[in-house]
Amino acid sequence: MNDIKLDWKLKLEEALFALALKQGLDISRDNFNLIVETPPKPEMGDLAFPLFPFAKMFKKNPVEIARDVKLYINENDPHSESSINSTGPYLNIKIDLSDITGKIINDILNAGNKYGYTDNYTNKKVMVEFSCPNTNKPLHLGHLRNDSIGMSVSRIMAANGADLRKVNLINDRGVHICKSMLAYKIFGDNQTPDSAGVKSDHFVGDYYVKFNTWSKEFPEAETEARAMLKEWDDGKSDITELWKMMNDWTISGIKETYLKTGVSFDKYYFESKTYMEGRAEVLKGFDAGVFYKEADGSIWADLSEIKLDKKVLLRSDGTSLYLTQDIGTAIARHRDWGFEKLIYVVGSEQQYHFQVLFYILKKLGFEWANDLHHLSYGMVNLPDGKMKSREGTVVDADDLVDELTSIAKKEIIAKERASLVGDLQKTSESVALAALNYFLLQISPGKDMIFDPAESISFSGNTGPYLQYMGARISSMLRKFEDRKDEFTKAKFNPEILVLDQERELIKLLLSFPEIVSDAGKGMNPSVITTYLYELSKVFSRYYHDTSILKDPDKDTVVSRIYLVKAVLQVLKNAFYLVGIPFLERM
RNA sequence: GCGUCCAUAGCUCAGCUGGAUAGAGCAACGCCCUUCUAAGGCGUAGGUCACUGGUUCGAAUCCAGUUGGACGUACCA
Repeated sequence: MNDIKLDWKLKLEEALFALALKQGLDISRDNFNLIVETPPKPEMGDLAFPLFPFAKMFKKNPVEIARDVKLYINENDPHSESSINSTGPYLNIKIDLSDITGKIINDILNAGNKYGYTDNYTNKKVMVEFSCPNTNKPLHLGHLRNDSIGMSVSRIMAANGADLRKVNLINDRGVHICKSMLAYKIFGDNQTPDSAGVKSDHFVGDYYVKFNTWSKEFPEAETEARAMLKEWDDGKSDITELWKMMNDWTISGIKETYLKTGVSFDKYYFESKTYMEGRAEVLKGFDAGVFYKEADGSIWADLSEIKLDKKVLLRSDGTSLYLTQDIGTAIARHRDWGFEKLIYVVGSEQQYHFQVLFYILKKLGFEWANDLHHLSYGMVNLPDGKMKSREGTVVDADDLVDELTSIAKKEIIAKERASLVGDLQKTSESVALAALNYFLLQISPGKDMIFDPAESISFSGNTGPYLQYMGARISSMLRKFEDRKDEFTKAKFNPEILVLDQERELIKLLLSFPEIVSDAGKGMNPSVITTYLYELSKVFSRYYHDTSILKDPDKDTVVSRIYLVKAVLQVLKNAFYLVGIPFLERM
């Protein structure tokens, strides 16, 4: 598609240039740069070139210029004559698809699940950090958005050729961890997740909630938690044991959720192991004069250069902070695996943190600090207000996925398809995931969003299940075709048959998929893919509705359309993968 | 106070580096199942793109200001 655009752009620019010379204008070829657009309606053409910018140069109405260019092309390039149209101040081009339809469909079917891939990041190491849960409670809705974006961006970058590594940094250290430990020590009564019959991360999370209610009555709870952190730091063995046990419970529970939601990592980092990393680097920076020391011995960074205040990096007692740790982890990671790009998928509330982090790394002389990127995503709110994890108003990730699954199941049963889908439970889970991921990824990452549970589980309209349903209908059609294969042994794929408007629309969409993947990669924005998916499905739905494919009396027509349908399905599948929509043969 | 982001239909959101009449879905109201899965298709209605000014042939889009909101802001993560 890009080549075609470029060809036309050059052809028209040359024509304009030639007209300028003819008019006696002394202007270099460099000034002729056309903008390519898509006309508002398909019947107007496939490409549009606005001519307004040339009005001044030619001292002519752009409408006239458009007419002149068309005349010029008619005279000098009769082959192109039929595809060009001057519509007011625009030159509209109708692309001749007859030559490329066969090629594009074959390309798609040959490339299979690699169709659409680009080499924008080939041989580039890209690391994506996401999820990063605390080990004092289970995952909630905010994590689901984080995970959705992290997985999707990773796949999109990989589809753009990147050598990709997904990493997760587990926050398993700090006073918040002590809170659930302390509550367990007091109220736990030696229970275990097994004995209580509770999923292990929820088991730990319940004690975190318990701590917070308890600390409202007994303010000294906070002090006790802090004292526990000190003991833990000092290596007191019973606390280390308790931590190991509870930490394992949480992590194994969280990993179950990852499995269920299709989230995976190439490497886990643990803060309990990496938190010392930053200290030495900060001290080195102090020796090099990058940082300064206050009278109480704390070490600071001066941020006035980027119009911020100042930031403490080592406390007066010499212990490190979140920022210090992140400095260390970044350096360690670059040493381990020299990435060309590191994407941190972290909430927008940490925008300041990353601004400071990147600045400090630059000041420390690491040139690769320019390759760090904070992919910030907005808060997820409920229709009736805010989520607060301490007050238990969060939407729990497991609960949400389970709820979506059970609604999907009910829906399948209500449609009397339970016996037709194969494994009902698995199908329901896939539908739930499609609903969830599509809902979360549809919205541009940077924006805050309102998550309406009722709306997300509604399966009509612009939703994940709608897209899945397209895939399932196509699959069903292809099975029916396979059953009748013998009737078509002599029929041939003839791209010239595919001339309906909707077929043209589909082919253009298929053609543009690589550009979509590229745009999504450049912008690190999965919503580019979701928008495309809906567009493709919508056009296909209409086609499916209006045109009989298997029932056409002409065998060549059936086969040719089946080729097109197969190509659509392939692109659908490839795009599904990029945004975490499970493909279903039947639903 | 300062910093970052945001404001588009009743609701939830698209709108690419400025370009033709601002688009979807939901909700509302109609039409279409002896026809490849109706989880579908088609249609009607719904907008001063927060406000004001500027740049431009042209602004939802860029700039400035105003209003409203979210988040952050010197020893939590």
